[in-house]
Amino acid sequence: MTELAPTTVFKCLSDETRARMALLIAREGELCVCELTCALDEIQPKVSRHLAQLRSCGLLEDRRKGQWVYYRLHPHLPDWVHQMLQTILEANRHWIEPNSQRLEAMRNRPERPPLCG
Amino acid sequence: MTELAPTTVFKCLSDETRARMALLIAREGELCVCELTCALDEIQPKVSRHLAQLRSCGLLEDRRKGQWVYYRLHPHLPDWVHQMLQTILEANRHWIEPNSQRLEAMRNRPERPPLCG
DNA sequence: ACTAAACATACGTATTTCCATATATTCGAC
DNA sequence: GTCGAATATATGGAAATACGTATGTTTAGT
Repeated sequence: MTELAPTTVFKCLSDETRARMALLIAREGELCVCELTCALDEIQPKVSRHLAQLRSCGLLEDRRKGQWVYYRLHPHLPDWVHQMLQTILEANRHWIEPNSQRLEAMRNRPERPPLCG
Repeated sequence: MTELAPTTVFKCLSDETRARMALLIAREGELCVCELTCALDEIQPKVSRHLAQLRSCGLLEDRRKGQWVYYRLHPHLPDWVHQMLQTILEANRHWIEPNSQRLEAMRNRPERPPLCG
């Protein structure tokens, strides 16, 4: 992790699509591209493009499992970023609620092992 | 305050000039335009323009006192924004250190009553 | 009333960011 | 090896942002 300046983080989260994805992931632990595409009701290339940005600035990490690619918060994220996301998440659940609901309602979500650790 | 969505806040802070100013103000309580201009080593119109943005999105409030205009965090800011700024500030003092130092070194800073309350 | 300081805004331009569409890649099933 | 699903990237254009310079406004001092 190359120091991750405050501005870098803000720039990442300044786009609505990216902000919603980051918060959803912070909330759910791990989500794959098709789940995010459904939750946000956006086209896949758009979702992928924004995920790539979140990854390349160090906020997210990706992991391929079969045909799916799962994204989660980068494990080496500085503490203040974690705290920040947590604070925002708690105070703005209502804001991502529509996305959470679409996610819940999604059928054929890929299986995944429970997050242990 | 019109609800202040997460994205709005991030957009405001996604510019380096605005982020530095917001953190400096969060740290110092209240600063006038000429102090910020000096601390950031930028030209005045640039500083004013960015302050106007921070004000119009609800992050800052301004107060004129004689020839000076002082900016401070908006008093009705939601809690999570305060917490967020505090978290960021604590973990990134080194990042605004150059600006703090230029501020300290500034001569002829306008007088102001101590912040009571 | 005149001047200078502090601050705000308007304007034209350069840069950045975002988007949709098309296309490439990777993987599992057969 | 073919096919379809999941994902990534490339490309060209549209829209939003940021910038510097010039100028306007307000205030204090004389």
